[in-house]
Parts: sequence; structure tokens; C-alpha cells
Amino acid sequence: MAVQLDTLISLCKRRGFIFQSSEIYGGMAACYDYGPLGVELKRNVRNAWWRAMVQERADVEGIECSILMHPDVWRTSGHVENFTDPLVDCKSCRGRFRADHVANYRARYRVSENGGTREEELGPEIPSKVFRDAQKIDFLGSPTHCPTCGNAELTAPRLFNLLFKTNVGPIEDASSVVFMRPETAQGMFVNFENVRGTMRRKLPFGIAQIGRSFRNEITTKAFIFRTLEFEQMEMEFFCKPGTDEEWYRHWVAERFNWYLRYGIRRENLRLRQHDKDELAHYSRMCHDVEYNFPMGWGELEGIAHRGDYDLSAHMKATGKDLQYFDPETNTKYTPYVIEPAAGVDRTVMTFLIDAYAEETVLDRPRTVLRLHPALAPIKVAVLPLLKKRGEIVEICQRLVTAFKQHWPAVYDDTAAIGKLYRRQDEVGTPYCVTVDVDSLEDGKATVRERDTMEQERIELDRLEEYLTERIVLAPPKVEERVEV
RNA sequence: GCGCGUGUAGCACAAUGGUUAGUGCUUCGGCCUUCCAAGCCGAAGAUACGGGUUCGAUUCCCGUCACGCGCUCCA
Repeated sequence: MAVQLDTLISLCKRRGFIFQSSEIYGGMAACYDYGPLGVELKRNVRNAWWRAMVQERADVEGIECSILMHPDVWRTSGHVENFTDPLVDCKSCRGRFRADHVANYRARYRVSENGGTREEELGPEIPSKVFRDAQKIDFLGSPTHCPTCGNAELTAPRLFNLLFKTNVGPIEDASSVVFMRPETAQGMFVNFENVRGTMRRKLPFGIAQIGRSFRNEITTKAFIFRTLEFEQMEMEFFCKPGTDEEWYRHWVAERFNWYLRYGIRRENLRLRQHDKDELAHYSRMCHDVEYNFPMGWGELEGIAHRGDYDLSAHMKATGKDLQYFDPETNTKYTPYVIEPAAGVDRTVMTFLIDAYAEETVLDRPRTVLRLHPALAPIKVAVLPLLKKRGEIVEICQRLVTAFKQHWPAVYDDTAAIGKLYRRQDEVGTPYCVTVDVDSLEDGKATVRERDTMEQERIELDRLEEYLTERIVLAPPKVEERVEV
């Protein structure tokens, strides 16, 4: 039985993982802040991805691009053109229509630009230039009758576009409109030649990036599953046409197995291949990695075969040559691209849900996050069994100072030992080190493991080595690997 | 974006058109205890925001915001 979302949200807030954004002002819809523990968990997720996708591989380079890019990038990619149609909703039958599909509709727009205002009859289709240049488009005309139910219950037309716009420069002049990137991928495409050239790369190779993206979604959903501002982990893998299907299968398997490696239960994961009519315009094939969330199956990551769509589009738009010269065959071609694209926030949420467990220990409830040690926000807690004994506290302080050189570590003496253990269980701390009176005699401390609650006496000067073996070198939680 | 529902302390809940809004957990201080949420004493802490009805609103009404569920949408 999976944890209820409410329960998880409550724990996230109570223990400093995730807060509602701008909470004291009443909240900001679909925006969330990561608290002290959440920020550690999230960074660990990023690092785990980067480790698997860049550090451990010989064929992928990293990059970090600016969120603001030349506006033409998004025209070339198709993001500006799509979803710029004005849409109307029928309040009666709840249908939604493109305004220009509703009969007898002629719209007028008030366009503010260059400090002045002019009114134009532009018709239902808004040219992208107007959309780009206009600070504000007012709909002065409006359709009235719903084509489905015939009732005069249509809302005023509204522009529907997922791109966030903002202005460069302090004056809101029309010429300064730019977009907040809706995906990180375009940064890799426009830097393809920079990375290939400076890193002296031959095909195949990939460019990976982790960063924020922004989508002005109509509908938000389920906690941090869909937010307006979110973080992506994307990699564009450039390869020779003809080898693309093999690489596609490689990356689908590789990405699915990554989730197993960090402990997501096999039965809560599935691969789903997109039907042909479901594919995006640039996409030839696509598999989603899906997780069985409390609210149903949801997409964690998409592995898409983008063909040569993006590089070709950028070549056409800029006139630059982004083809690859293959020295072995002495030919030029446009690389094909395989793109695994994952959401950091969704992945964080998934790890939290999958790790959450409630048990009964000695007739007492225990809540525990069974996070992989590499992901746990706090790696080790140092606890004194007797806080009144100065020698014991002294040893604890010495240990925690030493541990902090390697990992996030905490010291806590504000409750009885049982409660201290439960506190750490609830935030997923994999190991607790407890110093007691015997420690003063035998030079050992008790190491208590989170999942089994088993204890082991370890020499004080062996603790760092002991914990390193279990935290840094922690094996995959799920050994099973999937072939595609 | 539509419909339905919800909003009381950090968390989970209770109560009420009228005295000081109650309980558990949590947190903090103290005593005691010392290897799995023990006990005792004490403390801090709330009616989402705005308006209306009323002598009086946390309670009734309206709006806003946020969250949940369903639909819709979705690169």
C-alpha cells in the first residue's frame, strides 16, 4: 500500500523537505520551496544522475546554459508557434475550442507597442510577430455560441502558450521580449559545435545538462509533480544514422535501470512506448519511464528519438553548418539524437514516496524513509547515550566534526535514545553512531543501521572507514537490470 | 480552464452565533531515565486573506488565495 500523498506532504513540511512557496502570503500555486533536508536530497538526486550520465561514462560531456536564450531559438524549435491560438471554453458543455474554429468569429486585438497603442483586426490567427512584439493583446470581439451545444456560454478568448515571457532591460519596450526556456535541450543543440570542437569529440557522444525550465501550465497537479518552474535532467546523444536504434534501446534500458539502482521498487516502475499518433512532431520513437504514484501512473522520464529534427531546424534558421564530418567514411551527415529527459522534482517525489514506510516496532509506530544512502540528506547522526557525561559528549563532538569533512552529519542530544533514532528514521538517515559509557573503556561506539535496526560495535578510529564503505560504496539497492 | 470539496497551533484532529477556542503529537526549558517515540513539572504556539450580515462571526453569506478529487489540457 503506497503512502497517501497527504501523509507525505505533511512529513515533507514537518521535517523540512518541501514547503509551499510564499506560504505566509497565502501561497503561490504550483510553486514549492525545498527546505534544509529537501535541498540535500535534491542535490543528491542531481549528483546521482550526473554520476551515471557523465562521470561514469566516457562519451558524455556536461554543460550549463543560460535560462534566457535568443528568442529565435524558440521560434526555430517550434515553441513560439505552437499554442498561440486564442481558445474559448464553453461554460455549458465544458468544451474547449480554438476561437477561429467557432463560426462567424472575427477578432480584433489591441496591440501595445513602442509605447503606443494601435488596434488591429488581425483575424483569429495571430501572427507570431504580433505575439512576439505585443505587450498586451486584448480581445475586443468574441464568439458567442458554442458549436457543440449551441448555448451562448462561451468565455472570452484567451491566449494559450506555455512560454513564460519577460523583458530584457529596465524599459518594457516591445523589442526586449525574451522567453524563459521551456526545456534545457535547445541549449545542447545550439552548443553542439562548441562542445564537439573544444572537446575534440567524434560521434557518438552526448551533452548533458541539469537546469531550471519554465512552463506556463494551465493545470497544475499533485504536489511537485507538475509545477510552473521545474528542474530537468536532459542529455542529447548525437549518433550516426543507422546506429540510432541501437542507441535508443541502450538509453531506454540505461535510464530504467538507473531508478532500480537507487532503490525504486521494480513493481512500481514500468516502461510505456508511445503510439505513433501520440508522438511529438519531432519524435520518431518515445518510451516513458512511469511510476505508480498515489494518484496513478505518471511520467518520470521520456526517452525520445528526435532524429535530426533540431539540428536541421537550427541549420536552416541560422545558415550554420551543424553537420558532422565523419573522417572514417569521409562523408558528412546530420547526426541523429536520442534524448533521455527526466524531471528532478518528480524524481525527488518518487524517491520519497517509494522510500516511505510505516511499521510497528515493540508496539510503537515507526516511520522510516528507506532512501538509498547516496540520496539520504543526512548520512550519519552522532548521539550520546548520556548527555550529562562530558567525556561522552566530547567524543561525539569530535566524531561529528570528523564526519562533516565527508558527509552531512548531525549531533543530537535533546531526547532519549529511542526518540533520537526515530527522528533520524523519519528523514532517512542511514546510520546512527551512539557513544555510551562503555565507549570510554573499550574505545568503541554503537553503529545502528536504519532499515534493520541492527547494532554493531565499531572502534572509534575505524568509524570513518566503516561508514565510507556503506555510504559512498553503497551497492545498487535493486540488483535486477532490465533489457529493452 | 470547468465542476465538487476542503481550509482551526509545526503536524493530526475537536468545538462553538457569546466568558479565556480544546486534545494528542511535535518543539523549547527543567527533573528523572539511559540502546529503539517512557514518566513528571512548566512554556510557546491557531480560526488562510478580504468584505458583508449581526449588538457580537472561527461558525452564516460573498469574493480572493491555496490545497485535494474528478474532468479538460499537456512538448
